[in-house]
Amino acid sequence: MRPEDIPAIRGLDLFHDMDEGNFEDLIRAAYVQTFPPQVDLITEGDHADFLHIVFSGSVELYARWNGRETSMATVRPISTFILAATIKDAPYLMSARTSEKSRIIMLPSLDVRTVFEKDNAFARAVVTELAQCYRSVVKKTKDIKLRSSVERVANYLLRCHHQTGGALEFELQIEKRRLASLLGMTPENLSRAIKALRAYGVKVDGTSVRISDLADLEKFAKPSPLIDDSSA
Amino acid sequence: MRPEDIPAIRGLDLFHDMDEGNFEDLIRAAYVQTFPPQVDLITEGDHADFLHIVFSGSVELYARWNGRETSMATVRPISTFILAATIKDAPYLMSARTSEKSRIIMLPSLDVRTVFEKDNAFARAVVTELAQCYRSVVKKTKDIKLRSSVERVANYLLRCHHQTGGALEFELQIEKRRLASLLGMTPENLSRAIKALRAYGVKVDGTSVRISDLADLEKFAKPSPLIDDSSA
DNA sequence: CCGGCCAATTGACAATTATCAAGCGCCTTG
DNA sequence: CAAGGCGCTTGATAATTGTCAATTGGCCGG
Repeated sequence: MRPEDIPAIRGLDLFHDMDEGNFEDLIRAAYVQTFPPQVDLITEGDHADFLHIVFSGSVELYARWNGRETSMATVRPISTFILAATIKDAPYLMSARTSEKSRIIMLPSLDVRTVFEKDNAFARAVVTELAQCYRSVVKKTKDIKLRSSVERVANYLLRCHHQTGGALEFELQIEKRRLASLLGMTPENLSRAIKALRAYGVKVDGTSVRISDLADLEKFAKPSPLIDDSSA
Repeated sequence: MRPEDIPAIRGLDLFHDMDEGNFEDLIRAAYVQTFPPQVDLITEGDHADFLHIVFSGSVELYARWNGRETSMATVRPISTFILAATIKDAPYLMSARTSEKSRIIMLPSLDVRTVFEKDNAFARAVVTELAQCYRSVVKKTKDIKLRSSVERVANYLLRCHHQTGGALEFELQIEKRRLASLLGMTPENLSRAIKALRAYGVKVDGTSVRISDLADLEKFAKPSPLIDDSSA
């Protein structure tokens, strides 16, 4: 652990209000490691031995069944993942692997649960974080069940547009094959969906996206805060 | 509120360990009402004014977008719903309506949050409940993204089989049209999926289901605890 | 600088799923 | 008991999505 890392962790909502002594206990027990890309950090079904924090790089959460695989989420710095399994002392429901070279901090689940038991501010912060995660997954489920693949892509692009502060040109921060999986479709289907969005003024070249007619795209995509707003 | 209701509520994991005084505060603020079937209790987007508890009957959680509607979950007694929105003081992401005649207890969100702030045992119980909800939605997402419609139906029936304590004959506890929506398919498609499962020894007549060759069905359905186990 | 690799794209085709329309059967109600 | 309504089923067809194969094009290592 580098000395400059500690305030950054402390700054996370999850740890911000907890007792200083408890925080130090957690930090003392932590492991820090830098992983190359495409390294498996955890495997679904395994026991949740660590709460992970992505410090740099990015991590993909994915799941498998019967030889198939689907991407569930991408975790970017600085945030934690698989908090629920850690707290519940349950097996991971998702696997995780680095998408790029990443620095990961690992807090032993045992220590996290110990602090959770005695630190009330931390316990409440866990609630907020879990509620956020829960609502986020509910929104994803609505996205998948209520929208066609082209509609999902259109709304994904609009979300990128907002996350970049309203830019009409931006870069995709994710490989297309992974985006396809995240949105519940095949890479081929994503390609065709992107092509279909040309009719609404969307131009995609490689990773760069340009929205030439925002109103037209929104008219088609019909974004809803109850699905697409990441904060609400 | 009937006097005999109170111990039943107290028995819920969510309220079991909380301070008696705080519990009484919550109960005093509560409303109880019996609703006929098909009554809308809450509408997505509305502000979360109440935490609801289903006491008898059943409640369907559903979501709409762009004129389409999908069933998200069925809540059966005795359990709460939309805890995350209440705690976060955020808009509901789902609507809720009674499926049958139901007794509903409503705790004002304001009171719930007040008790949440001062009762540490309650705060921790909320964590457990939210972690459970979160993991449950993750499993549903995996079910939808990784399985075909026939596979989803097969695994649904196996889950019913387990929930009834291993019975090979049981009744569907849900209308087929609603089951179809829950599983992310049309009623027509569900009909055909059920027919396709005859090949694996499943006989469905109306609401009654008989599994004649469990091994064969499992071989096809390939149930996984990381998707189908409601407790894990 | 070249060669090879791999992601992305494209086309042709297949499978899955949805839609539309009609009919059946059960349940309720007058 | 008859009539009507509604949910379920079935068939025909259409739309969507996935699969397979081939090609393109950018990037990296030799």
